Amino acid sequence: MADFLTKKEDNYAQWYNDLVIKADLAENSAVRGCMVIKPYGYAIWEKAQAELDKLFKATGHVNAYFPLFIPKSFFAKEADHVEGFAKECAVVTHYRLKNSEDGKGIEVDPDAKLEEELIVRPTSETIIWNTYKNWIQSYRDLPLLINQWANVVRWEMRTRLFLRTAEFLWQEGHTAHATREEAEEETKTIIDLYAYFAEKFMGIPVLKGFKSDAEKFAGAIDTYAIEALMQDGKALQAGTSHFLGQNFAKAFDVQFTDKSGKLEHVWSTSWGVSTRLMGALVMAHGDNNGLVLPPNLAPIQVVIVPIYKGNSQLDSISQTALKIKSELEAKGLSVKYDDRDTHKPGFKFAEYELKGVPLRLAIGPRDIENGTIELARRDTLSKETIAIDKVTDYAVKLMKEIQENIYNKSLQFRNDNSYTVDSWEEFKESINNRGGFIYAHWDGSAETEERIKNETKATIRVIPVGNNNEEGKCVYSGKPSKQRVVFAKAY
RNA sequence: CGGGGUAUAGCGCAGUCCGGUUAGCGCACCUGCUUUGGGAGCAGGGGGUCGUAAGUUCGAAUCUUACUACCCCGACCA
Repeated sequence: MADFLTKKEDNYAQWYNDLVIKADLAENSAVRGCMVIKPYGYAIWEKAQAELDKLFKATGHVNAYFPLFIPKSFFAKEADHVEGFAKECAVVTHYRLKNSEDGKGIEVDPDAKLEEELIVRPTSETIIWNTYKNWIQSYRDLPLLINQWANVVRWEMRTRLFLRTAEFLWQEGHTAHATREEAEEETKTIIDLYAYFAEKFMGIPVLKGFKSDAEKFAGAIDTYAIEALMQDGKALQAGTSHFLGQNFAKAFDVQFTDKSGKLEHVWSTSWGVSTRLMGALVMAHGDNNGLVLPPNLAPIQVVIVPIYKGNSQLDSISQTALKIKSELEAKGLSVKYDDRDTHKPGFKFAEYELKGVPLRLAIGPRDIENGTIELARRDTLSKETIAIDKVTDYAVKLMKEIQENIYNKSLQFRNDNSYTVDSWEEFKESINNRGGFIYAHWDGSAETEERIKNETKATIRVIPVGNNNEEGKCVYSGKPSKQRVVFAKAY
């Protein structure tokens, strides 16, 4: 057993921290609040990136890159936007260092002060809209569908690996459209795409919906989000898609001539997912033995471990193992054959469980003799021995099965931890004792939302979209409500 | 920013109260032999400006002062 990992039940937060570090995903760096993403963690991110990128391109988007630095004056142009981000911006004020007077080091050269200070981007709307202004003149230039993969900086007070760091990696899409309807459509297309990605690739079911005014993006008209439920009963926002109306177009004076010759401001959207998804992956599926990775995002889908005494045994086992490896690879699986002689099989078993490899194969002398091979599933921790000539097809089938099982398990968990609540007493008790998603009526006012937050720490995660027109009374104020919204404590 | 805490080998810690040979333990690391179907055993070995600076003292990891960094709890947030 992995008794060097804190148990999930004992201390969930500690379990998470341990796991991220011990599974080699990331570690804290010498820079406060900034993490180093290690090769194994980065490999998972790269797979996620590749899949998302395909989805973006399949929906007509292209990639580009905008600067890390944003002139301070750009930032001030959209009032809500500045207000939302002002408190967490890193600012570049100088462009040169010099040897200090006492000769003992270097210091900022006071003579090298920038004329205009630069903000390290916390998000890129302002620099992008300043640029789009020059790109858009006519309806013929629209829509403009651009994404960028980038790092951003938000100076957070308290940080946690992947979940909240001062610098993080993400993608941010920024689109411009001729009509409101088209921009709204784009916003929905993307949130659907995010939900599809979360469910199909990450194996995490998500709730889709609007954010309340208090929770939405600074500068947006509407924010859609996908919310996932972690195993400790807290919600995690996994992606957002914003309908920005004409806010940024007006702030940056981006106008186009429509077909009738009239000058109009463009309609826009922005949307993003970040390395925070890595945290979701850990917390949604991990167990006390370590990570559990969905096959669709696992850098190693199958690992083969030889069991042997002496070099001659290893040679004959390796022959078989390498043959299986290439057969599996021919079927499109990524396979690692771990023939390191410096570690014993037991060590390797534990290590690949810690790292969440979906399927482990073991071959020893007994198997060679019997024409068999041992399979161990990471998701169920079950083992079985099958005929060696059946292993390729079976492994391919298992990838699908494991992917589905992981998703279904998460879905089951979410269903078991979703509650419909109609009284304030029950609401408080539910939030405090069992966490999870709470479906309750809300009167729609910011005051009520704020009070609920102050009294319970629960926030409105999403206002579900569509077919939810059940009327009722606000769980807090008793005032009339048009539909239930989803409350939870959140990361 | 408020409140609390910590700083000794790559990591985790003991030693500090009550100053006194060569600063110690576990893990990790290196070498050798034996091992290999669930984190191997034995033997040997390497690694330290005790956070930084000043002070007290014959003598400081240990006492004093200042500084710095990090962690936890709050307020703020993807």
